[in-house]
Amino acid sequence: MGGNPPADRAPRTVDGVPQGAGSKGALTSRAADFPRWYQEVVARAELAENGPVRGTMVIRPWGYAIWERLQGALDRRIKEAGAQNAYFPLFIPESYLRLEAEHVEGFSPELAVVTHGGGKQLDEPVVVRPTSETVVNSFFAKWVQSHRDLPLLVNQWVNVVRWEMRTRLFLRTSEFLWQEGHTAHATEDEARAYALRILCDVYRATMLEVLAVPVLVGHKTARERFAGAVRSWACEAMMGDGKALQMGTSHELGQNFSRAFDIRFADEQGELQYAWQTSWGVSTRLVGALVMAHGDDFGLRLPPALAPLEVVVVAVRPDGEVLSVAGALAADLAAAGYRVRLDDRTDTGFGRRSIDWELKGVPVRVEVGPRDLAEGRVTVVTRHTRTKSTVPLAAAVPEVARVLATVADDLRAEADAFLAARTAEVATVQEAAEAAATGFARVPWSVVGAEGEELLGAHSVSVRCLQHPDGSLAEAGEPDDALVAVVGRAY
RNA sequence: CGGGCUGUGGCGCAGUUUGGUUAGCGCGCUGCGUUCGGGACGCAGAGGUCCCCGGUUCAAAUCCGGGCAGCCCGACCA
Repeated sequence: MGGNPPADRAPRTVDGVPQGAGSKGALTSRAADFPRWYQEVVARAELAENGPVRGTMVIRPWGYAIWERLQGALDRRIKEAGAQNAYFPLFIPESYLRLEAEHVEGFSPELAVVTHGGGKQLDEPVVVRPTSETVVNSFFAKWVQSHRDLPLLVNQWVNVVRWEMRTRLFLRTSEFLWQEGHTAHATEDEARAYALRILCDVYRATMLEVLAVPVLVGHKTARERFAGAVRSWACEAMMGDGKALQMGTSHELGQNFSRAFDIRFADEQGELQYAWQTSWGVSTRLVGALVMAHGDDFGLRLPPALAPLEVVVVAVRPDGEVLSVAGALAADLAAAGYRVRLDDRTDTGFGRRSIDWELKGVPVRVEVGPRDLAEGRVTVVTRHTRTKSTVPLAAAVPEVARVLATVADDLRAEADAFLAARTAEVATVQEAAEAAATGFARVPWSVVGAEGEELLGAHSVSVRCLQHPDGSLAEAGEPDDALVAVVGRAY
């Protein structure tokens, strides 16, 4: 797109990810023929395109298949935490948002408002949900009568719209797909515990175990808190360029919304009490995070759990024996339970096909060609390390299994090491601002404070979260004084 | 919304300063042939409202005015 530097003005980055064009490897000369290939293939062409409305994206089938697998992993954990899926309306009466003062103040600037319906002007405008606290709670008010109705734990997988001033492909689009959970509890402690359970057991666990992306957890400062929340907790990850990305948030809403929407229940003594609430969400941004945290110069690198295909068997030549052996091997892999595809498009060059699968991030490729077969062997290529090994045909399935078992751990270890190397422990706001130029800085909150936060803002640096020096979460009611602020440049 | 940059076949761009008639190039695409173990080559083709509207002019991709959209930097955010 316009404004991007031309190919001869390296180095370039796309969404902060270095582009590989011409930088290394056997493909150097060819890669130079594909300016902006990383963005082209991974972010824009393979996963997203611009739509007619500014700042939107199309998620292509390969990207969506990744999202579906991630969604499945999240949904399973959400249900394990006791929440059930439901669906609430897309259109919200504008008046609903006004019921919670901070909430409306926070979201008003970015609302998409519908003023006409059926060819007529509406008596009251409706907004396209930017988040659903207000609609959900309008129903909670009816559903919650007794302490026996609590806790009420619901989740929905929907799209939301936020007319952001500035959008960024995949990381901040004006429409996005997410999961939002809403709960009501009888006590503050229970609500808090639930918000933390989602934060740690659902979000952090999925990020570490499924995305293989390490995250820091903590709570937001007043400045960064969700509009309407008492306390916002977050998982923060570091992208390949050292910038921070908020991967997920879980909010303690206190009684703010229950008072606004009159969600009251009779407790065991028969006294009417306002419910204590939480809300929490993660979005398709996580797929963007996957690209930016693990992608390399050759495209995506996917943990097998999220890879739409774990292994591709590539028939190198249109040779009868090659095709039949490749087909049989693909069948064996499928029988062994792997998501596998046979690539027998021998009318397309071998190099082209190799690179296609590499860009897509398929963790393992098995190449079957006449030379291999002459020796009774096949070539197994590991995507994330770009290494090849040659094994006897009979050992192909176990070799694939062996390689697949290493991928997520390797990616995770690499990301862990990167995060550690780019995180500095500092003592002053000035040092924190400097360190944040390349990564995260951890600095005592007592030396930052609201003033220091302002100062950091002048360097485009913000406090991502507050945590104990050992990285653990603050206790209930614990003051922030003894906590450490994790600061960085955020997406 | 402020500052900077850009908009030309599917993609990436040149051409715009100093208007000039058939708007070029690379990649991709189609056909044929030769190739084929890391983005092949030859030949022959197809494909364009030069972002939109208006103006100046004998003549506008090019100059002027106004829109719209995108990218980068801020303020705001999953």
